[in-house]
Amino acid sequence: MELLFFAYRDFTGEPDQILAEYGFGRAHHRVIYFVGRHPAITVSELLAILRITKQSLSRVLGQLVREGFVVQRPGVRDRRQRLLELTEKGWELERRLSERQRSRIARAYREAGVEAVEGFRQVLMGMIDAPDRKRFERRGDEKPAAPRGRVRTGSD
Amino acid sequence: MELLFFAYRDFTGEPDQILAEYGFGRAHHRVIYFVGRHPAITVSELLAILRITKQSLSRVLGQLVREGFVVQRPGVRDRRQRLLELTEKGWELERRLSERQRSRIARAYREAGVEAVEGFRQVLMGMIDAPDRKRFERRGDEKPAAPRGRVRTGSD
DNA sequence: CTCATATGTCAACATGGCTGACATAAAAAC
DNA sequence: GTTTTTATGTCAGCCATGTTGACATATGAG
Repeated sequence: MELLFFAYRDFTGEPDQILAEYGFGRAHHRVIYFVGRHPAITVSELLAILRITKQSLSRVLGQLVREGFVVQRPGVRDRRQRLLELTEKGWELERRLSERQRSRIARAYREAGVEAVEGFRQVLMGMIDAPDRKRFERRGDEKPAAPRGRVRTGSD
Repeated sequence: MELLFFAYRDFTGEPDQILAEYGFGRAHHRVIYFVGRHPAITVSELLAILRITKQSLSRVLGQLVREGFVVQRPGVRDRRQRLLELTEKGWELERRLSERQRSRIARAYREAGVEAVEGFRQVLMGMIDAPDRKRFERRGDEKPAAPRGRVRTGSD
């Protein structure tokens, strides 16, 4: 538990300086990150991932949209949805932020070896509550952000 | 990175209900946890671990002391220091809080196997900035909270 | 047509970070 | 023995990001 605390502290501590340049905080980072990972994600899906209220999200998301890091477009099947995507400006920031974190993880992987990495992933997976584990199924590789509630058929 | 986010989210999300009973938040949890792990820890050491300012710490630590979860006693070698320890009441809360987190980790370890656990630890270690890694050296097992700055000789 | 859903917004409040200024006691340095 | 540094505490105010509750709008579904 202590290891996990320190690893997460150092992992998340890094991007803060960059974010500060933009007047952003960690909440913005999370949004940028997950929109980058799941282009065309809906607001509800993002809320379910972050486990925060829509009011909290809308504060940071609103800023990101107004300042041109994220765009919203209506869903095609359901025009109530606002599908979120990074703009080129958004992608630039995403890359700047992730760069250091990726290299930190790359370093850890290099030091620990391939086997250790597999163990690392397995244990992390075991710590996640069952409903969210399916996001990480690596066979098939269907889009990992979507499935919630009723499962859709292929024709949907 | 995504795995890590979800694992940490679910790991830290759990104790919040318990904390709410006491009118505490996650900051109190961290203090309780680290004082429990490192009895007689000094305020400076705790600050270095948590990476927050003394003003932020004093808010939560003050509450914990006033409400009888933590006691402070002057250091013997250096009477300016306030060494922190959990009271029996503090230990009770610590146990309640850690119980669920421990069983979550135990479950993950069980599912993943011994080898995976070793890999997990190695990768986490690799993610931690070098200065703090020495806390986790498992040979020798000297007290892991103390060493900072000039190293003291045995006679000190 | 009616109801449920996806989203947005306003207002108020709590937690837990931060900076800056200042205070005290004890250790360390000269 | 005086001076300086260190460990800690405290007051005041600000900011980021979480919360709840109430209400509005557009669209999908029955």
